[in-house]
Amino acid sequence: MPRPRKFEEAEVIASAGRVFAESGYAGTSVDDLVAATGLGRQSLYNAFGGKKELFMRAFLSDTEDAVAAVEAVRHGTDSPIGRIRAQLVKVAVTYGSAQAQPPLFVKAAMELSARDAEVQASALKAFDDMSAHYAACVADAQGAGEVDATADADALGAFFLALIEGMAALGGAGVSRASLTTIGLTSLAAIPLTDRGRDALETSAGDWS
Amino acid sequence: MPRPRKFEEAEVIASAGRVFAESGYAGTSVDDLVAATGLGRQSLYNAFGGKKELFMRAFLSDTEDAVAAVEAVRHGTDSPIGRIRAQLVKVAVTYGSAQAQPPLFVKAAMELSARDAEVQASALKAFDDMSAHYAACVADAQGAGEVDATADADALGAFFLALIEGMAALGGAGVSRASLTTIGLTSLAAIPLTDRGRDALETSAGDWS
DNA sequence: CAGGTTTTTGACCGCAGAGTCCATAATGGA
DNA sequence: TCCATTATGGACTCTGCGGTCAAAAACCTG
Repeated sequence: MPRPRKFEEAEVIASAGRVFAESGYAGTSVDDLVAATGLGRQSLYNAFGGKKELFMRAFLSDTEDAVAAVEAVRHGTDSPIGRIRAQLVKVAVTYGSAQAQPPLFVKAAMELSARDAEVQASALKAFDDMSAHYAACVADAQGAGEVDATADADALGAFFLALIEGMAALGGAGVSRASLTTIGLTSLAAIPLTDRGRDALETSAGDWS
Repeated sequence: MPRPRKFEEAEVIASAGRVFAESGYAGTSVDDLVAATGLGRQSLYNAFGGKKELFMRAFLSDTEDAVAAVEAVRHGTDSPIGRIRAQLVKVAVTYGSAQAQPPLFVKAAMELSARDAEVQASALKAFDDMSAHYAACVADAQGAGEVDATADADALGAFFLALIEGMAALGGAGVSRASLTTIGLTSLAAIPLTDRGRDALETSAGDWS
């Protein structure tokens, strides 16, 4: 009965997210969103409610994706310790490209956490979840005998989270991919490896350049 | 001959910086600045030129302060490795308080680097300098025989920079002081200490809670 | 005390921002 | 075929923004 929509909600949210990631929340106008999404002004208000609501949709969506991406690290085919290193390198490559933006959820958390309780709560929860997933990666490596069993996996998880957020911040400011890669690989030294862990790292040494 | 000013430039820049740090560049209105600084609108334009110019003054000033603060780490009275740990703890305490903001220069770099070449260049240079200062701290520790002489001081300097920026980001989003302290102390494990270095760390263990 | 110079004050301007209204188009079912 | 319902486009409102103007006030020097 009703006239059908001409757009896909997910696509609209994705392109809106790109704009917000580039210009920030306050720096993005509704006209920017209209231009980026291709929707008409009124359609945008009908479907999402307004600038703030559309932003929250994009922000929450990006947050979920970011957490899921960290969780996915556990399901790789490498050895556990190799997966951790691969993730560090991947982060360096992703955030180290010349025109890379920090992810929306990091930028938005920094812009709005102080002012908006909902943004702050979501960011905190995401950080918590990501930290737990990194900790689980370390625990996996302990289970595989690659990391000293007495190491504090939770502390290392939080440590990697902070380091990776820092890499995102530096990358967004223009720090080179090579520097970020060095940073990521240097951080591996914070993990107390066993002999087997050292072996696993050497054998699975990848070929990034 | 001329009527004297009623304000101190440095104070105005400092309070403007606080506002920008809290609300971001785009999220701050000139009226906010007028309210925060106590100056009249026109006085502000006379003395600084406009919103953008005042922002740049605050941004550059905060950047210089931040770099100087890192440089100051080298001039402590602790052992070199103790100074590094003290800095990590200090960062955790500073950025881990409940209502702490990330420093202006970090927030601004993330908000504007992609759009403003001058901001990006300043941020990059500041990151470079800070990285070098951290590297010098590590080199000092090597000179004191506390750190393995074969360690890559530059890589460790960049590593600490990224970690500390990450801690600032997490702290701004509301991560607790205790978590940040754990993160900072965990990161120390990335430094290959000598026996003397381990001793120095144990002897100078402070009493933070 | 008078003159010249700068700061201050507060009203003002044009414009871009977010959000709304309304007339029109498109659909699937009765 | 028409109708109920939703989507759409564009014109519209109104508030708040960055920035400017001109008159008044404050100061130092001579």
